[in-house]
Amino acid sequence: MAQKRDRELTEQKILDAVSRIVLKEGIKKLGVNSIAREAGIDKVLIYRYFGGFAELFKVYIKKQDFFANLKEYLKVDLVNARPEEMAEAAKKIHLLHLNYARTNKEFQEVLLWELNNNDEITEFIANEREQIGNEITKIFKEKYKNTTFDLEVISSIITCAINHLVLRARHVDVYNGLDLQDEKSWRRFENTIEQILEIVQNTVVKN
Amino acid sequence: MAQKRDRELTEQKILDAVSRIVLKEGIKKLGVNSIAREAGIDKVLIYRYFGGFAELFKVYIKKQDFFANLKEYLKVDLVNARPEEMAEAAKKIHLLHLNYARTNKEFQEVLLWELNNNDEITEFIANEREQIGNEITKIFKEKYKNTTFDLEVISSIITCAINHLVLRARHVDVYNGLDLQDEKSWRRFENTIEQILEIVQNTVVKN
DNA sequence: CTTGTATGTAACCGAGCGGTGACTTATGTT
DNA sequence: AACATAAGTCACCGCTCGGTTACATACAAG
Repeated sequence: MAQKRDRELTEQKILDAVSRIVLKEGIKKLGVNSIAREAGIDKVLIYRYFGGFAELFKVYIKKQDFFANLKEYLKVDLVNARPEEMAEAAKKIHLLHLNYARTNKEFQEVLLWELNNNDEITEFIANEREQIGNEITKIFKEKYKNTTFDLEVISSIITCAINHLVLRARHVDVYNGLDLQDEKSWRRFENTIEQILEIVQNTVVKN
Repeated sequence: MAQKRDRELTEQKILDAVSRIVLKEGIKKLGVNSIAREAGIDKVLIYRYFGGFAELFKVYIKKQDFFANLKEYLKVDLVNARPEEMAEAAKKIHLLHLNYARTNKEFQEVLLWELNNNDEITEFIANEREQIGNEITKIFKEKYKNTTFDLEVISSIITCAINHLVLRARHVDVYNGLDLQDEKSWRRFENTIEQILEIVQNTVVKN
């Protein structure tokens, strides 16, 4: 009657259960009891194998590489882009971000969880985010030397707006008159983001 | 030893306790036990006077009029503004919003709580917000008839960015290279918001 | 074959939660 | 003065939580 003994498998079952709960019910529903229940194992194993919930959660978070595709794109396209193409590159990055945020529920959950919590794990994620953000900003600043715009602020406004709107869209149908259930509204967002970035581009050309 | 009997006073003590907890520990710490403890009354009175926690919370939320100053400004200045002054009016509104969001912790708590929950109260707040937002947008659209910009989207981007950044600043010191503890960074945000709104203004003049 | 250890199982603990029932007593009405 | 009502007090319930202890046993090393 006793289960086959396989620590690796059990650890995997636990981690899978974490993912499943996050997707189905959100990070806030995570707990040592709920995870054990979902994984079909005894919670004492979470303590034995991970040290406790906090450590398990840290492992889960670190396994996710939320910025993997951004990093990939960064290395391939961005560094090679000519200054005239930077608006295109910036568009691509932000639209990538928007699409990623909208479609990846785990990302949304982490985003929301970061706003609610303040511990070493949120700090870890924030640092990771900063790192990739700084890399991108650095490239842009090099190629956009004499713009009249505040590049960090522009991209911060866009990314913040995307994040907030995506989180809002989870519970609210209409924001500021925009139907968030309608793809057309999101096209409008994309278009306006592009418009703003083109204006930035133009000021560079003029100078 | 028994307390003076004064239902009104007790109800006020309860509501005050709610405010105090929200300010000190956040909305998520609200509960029938914690409120009774903070108010120095027995929790059964919460059930008797308000019907339960949900109803009490609804009373608390409805008592807050988060958009009072915006509404006030709307009626006084905005409707009388000439088209050429609309950029100034828009700046004022968004800077008012930014300042309000940054300084009012109860507002931040509600904002965050809205992102986490989805019930009739969040719906109520969302509707209230929509109402004031639509009024503003309506005025702008009337006076900015032939802009090439998507006004709802522009203002949505700005308000979303403000909200998200304010919530982030609670736990994170630096965002996208910007030191959120430094007032200078916020000035840069304000300036960029103004810059964007001026561009919108200019396209109108040109047409 | 024996034995130590790691794996898995199950029962238990204290604390906090939301919620209820029973009791005392102050207060205004008659 | 007698009384009904409602304000306030207290003890209790069932539940879930995070965390621990005690125990049975599969398995590999000796």
